Amino acid sequence: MPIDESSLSVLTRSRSATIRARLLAWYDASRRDLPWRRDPPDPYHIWVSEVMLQQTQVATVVPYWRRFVRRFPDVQSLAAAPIEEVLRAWGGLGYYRRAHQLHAAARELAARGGTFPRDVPALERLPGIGRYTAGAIASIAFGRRAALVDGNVARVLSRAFHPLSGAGDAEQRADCWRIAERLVPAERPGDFNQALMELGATCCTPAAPRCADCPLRRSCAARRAGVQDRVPPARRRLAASTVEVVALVALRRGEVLLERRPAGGLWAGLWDVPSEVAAGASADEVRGALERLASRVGVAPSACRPVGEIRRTLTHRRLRFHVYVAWVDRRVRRDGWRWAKQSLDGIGVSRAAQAVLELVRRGGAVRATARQPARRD
DNA sequence: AATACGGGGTC
DNA sequence: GACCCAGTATT
Repeated sequence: MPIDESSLSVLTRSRSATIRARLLAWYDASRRDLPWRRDPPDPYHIWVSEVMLQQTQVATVVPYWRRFVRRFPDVQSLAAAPIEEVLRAWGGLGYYRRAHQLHAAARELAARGGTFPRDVPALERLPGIGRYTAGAIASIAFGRRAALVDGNVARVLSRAFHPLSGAGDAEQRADCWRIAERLVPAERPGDFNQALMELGATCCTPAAPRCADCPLRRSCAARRAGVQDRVPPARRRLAASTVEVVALVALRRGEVLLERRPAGGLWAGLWDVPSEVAAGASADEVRGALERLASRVGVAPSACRPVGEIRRTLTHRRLRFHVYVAWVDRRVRRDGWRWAKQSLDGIGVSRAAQAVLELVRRGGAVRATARQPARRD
């Protein structure tokens, strides 16, 4: 693809040099102390961190990353572990496909001796590694001159080089990649990329950017034009429709029935409280879902007592869980089922399942326990 | 080009 | 609530 001069004409050699120098100086003075930032960097540590950081904020990732690398200290230990263990470590973090892909990639790497690919094209061939993550690993772990653009970098560059030449969202993102490829220096490319991202995360924020603290304030076109608060434009989001879900917490002597979620789709491969999606929000439709669910679990619908509702909002849909609890007589064993302590003891489940179980612990279970003898005639 | 995919931070 | 986050893969 030819260089788009209209978007790059403002990127002179001297301006590039100034931006690099100011950014790196700022980074040296104020970079955060993150656990995967070691000297020299451990490629496995960087890889795990970058996958966890996909669409997930640093503060959320840090405790998960610590537990994960303690449990799986290297590619070999990750490859040797069953996916079940990996999902347990990932449980609650979200976007579980990342865990499946990380595991699959670890097995590919272990099968060819455990050495990491060092260049962007080879990295991109691994599952779960796209253009961004490949650039991050190549530059941060291996010191390659590779560019990257994430949400932070796109915001910083959109402002600094305002207006970009592209018309739509995708075109502007492409502009950012072109600028980033030009800007990234041969010396310290990893630090430069991290500086760009960290500037976006801590200074050049979506709302109310702290321009007074910004190392690029003198050369920021959006600030000069006074539009830094409106650039880039907010992405508009689909209004998520609500899905009604009936969940049944089946109890037996302090144990709870869990079901494994199917591969692919929401919460793929995680353990979950058995549930059924209702055809709609009407009482009849919710009732129908409860009947299907009770039949699947092997209890009478009349034995299922409502204990309350849980709402969860995901990116693309809202879920309302109608939570029921039932006591069962027999500890039925079945493929894809397991009986677990209500504390779960480290079984990987989603936050939604945690919330459902928490509701039962706090509300339903106490009452239901008191009633239990009466229900066992 | 649009959509699925979680969960939490922040205003 | 809206909007975003060190995105990727699929359709």
